[in-house]
Amino acid sequence: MAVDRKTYRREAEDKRRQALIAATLALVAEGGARAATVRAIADRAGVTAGLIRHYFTTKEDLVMAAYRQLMTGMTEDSAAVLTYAPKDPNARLAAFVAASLRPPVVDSRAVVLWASFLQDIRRNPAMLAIHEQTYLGFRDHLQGLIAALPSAPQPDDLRPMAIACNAVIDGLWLEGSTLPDAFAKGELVRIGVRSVGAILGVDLTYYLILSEPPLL
Amino acid sequence: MAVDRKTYRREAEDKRRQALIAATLALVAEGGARAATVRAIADRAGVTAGLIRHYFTTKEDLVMAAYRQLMTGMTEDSAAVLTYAPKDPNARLAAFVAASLRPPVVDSRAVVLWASFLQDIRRNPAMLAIHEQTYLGFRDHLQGLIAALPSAPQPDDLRPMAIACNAVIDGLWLEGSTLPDAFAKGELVRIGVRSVGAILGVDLTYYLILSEPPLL
DNA sequence: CCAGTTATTATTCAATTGAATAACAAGGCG
DNA sequence: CGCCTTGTTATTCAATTGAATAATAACTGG
Repeated sequence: MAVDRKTYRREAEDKRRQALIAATLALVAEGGARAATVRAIADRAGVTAGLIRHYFTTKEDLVMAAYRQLMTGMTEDSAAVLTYAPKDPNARLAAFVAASLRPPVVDSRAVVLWASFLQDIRRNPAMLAIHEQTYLGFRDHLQGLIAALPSAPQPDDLRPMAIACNAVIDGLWLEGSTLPDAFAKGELVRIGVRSVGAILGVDLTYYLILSEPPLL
Repeated sequence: MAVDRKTYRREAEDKRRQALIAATLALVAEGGARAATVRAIADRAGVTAGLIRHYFTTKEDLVMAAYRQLMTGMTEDSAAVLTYAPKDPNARLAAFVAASLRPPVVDSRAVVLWASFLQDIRRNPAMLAIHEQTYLGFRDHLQGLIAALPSAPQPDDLRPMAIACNAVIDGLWLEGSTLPDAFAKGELVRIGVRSVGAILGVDLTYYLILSEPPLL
């Protein structure tokens, strides 16, 4: 008996891979790691489960690709803020900090994704490498902005201060994302800019106004 | 045919519940959430899988109990530091910050546990409540220490500064736990105490020496 | 020491999961 | 138009999972 098959189109490899990765991230964000089963992923991507193995050797392979894309995307987003930022180093730093503490960087989706993948870091050396690279990349970026300040710290203080400022951002990002209702609108940004300024010995609150996105 | 059964002892309810909770935490810490199956938990606890349902209505029930114990334990640990801390408010604050950035608070086990449970927060209101209560409890504690300083901030600044100091601690805790090799011994403590001091406008580094654990 | 309660084990079940294999059809190329 | 490659679907498999039920042995109270 001839079964009627689902009609389909042959798509380019990139498109299919991307659809599968996007589906994986969406499912993990919505329901945690255990929601991302091969069937659910395929369903969300509009294909059948068997196709996953056609593009990725194993499911773990797909998950790693998704993690890599998530992390590189986040770092690229934070860097993009500086494209339209003013030239004044103080304003650039303030803009960078503020952008890291606003949506879309601060949102519960990102935290759940980040936390879900964190579990695999200890087991999977490749994923640990991605994690390390992303963290250090972000911190180096921040350190570069700090070094460009007119009141830049001593060379020996550069690293610890970058670590400290990074920690403030990470901590506020974490708390704002997991407890969205615990903070007033703009509160995280104000606290973050002020604290980074305090650590560096500069008052950045004035520059915050300059760094606001143009269309607001 | 009579099967030989495993010989066993009837234990007190508390002991069995505790063993099951401990096994759950150990497994999650080692292999993430998906390592904690009912069979693995029972095995680790030295019982058979069916017993879980005798003490917990469902597996989710057990996981929630484990989460509650983890979080209350962490807050109790941080509070315990102050038992032997000096009376000087500056030294007490320095001791509290330092204790939060040293093992056993900073370790990869705790982060993985924390991240694993984070996924359930959005789905399970009871777990969100535990999370919220723990975070606010820790922050209120910190805020109390800040308010006791001779150079305490203005009342309006108390909340934002507590949030900021908490964020520094959280961020450093996160980074130190996920990247143990990225920081030198004692580096996180130094950075944390110095940054909290900078945010509050007090130099706490001197008091750090006073607050060191007696037997070191 | 005996009987009854119940903590604990052993077994079973239905559902789900990741993976493997077989069948098919869409599109390219002659 | 017709073959041929291969992207895609459909089906199947073995393993695992959380839960439910039945069987049993360890204590307790008399």
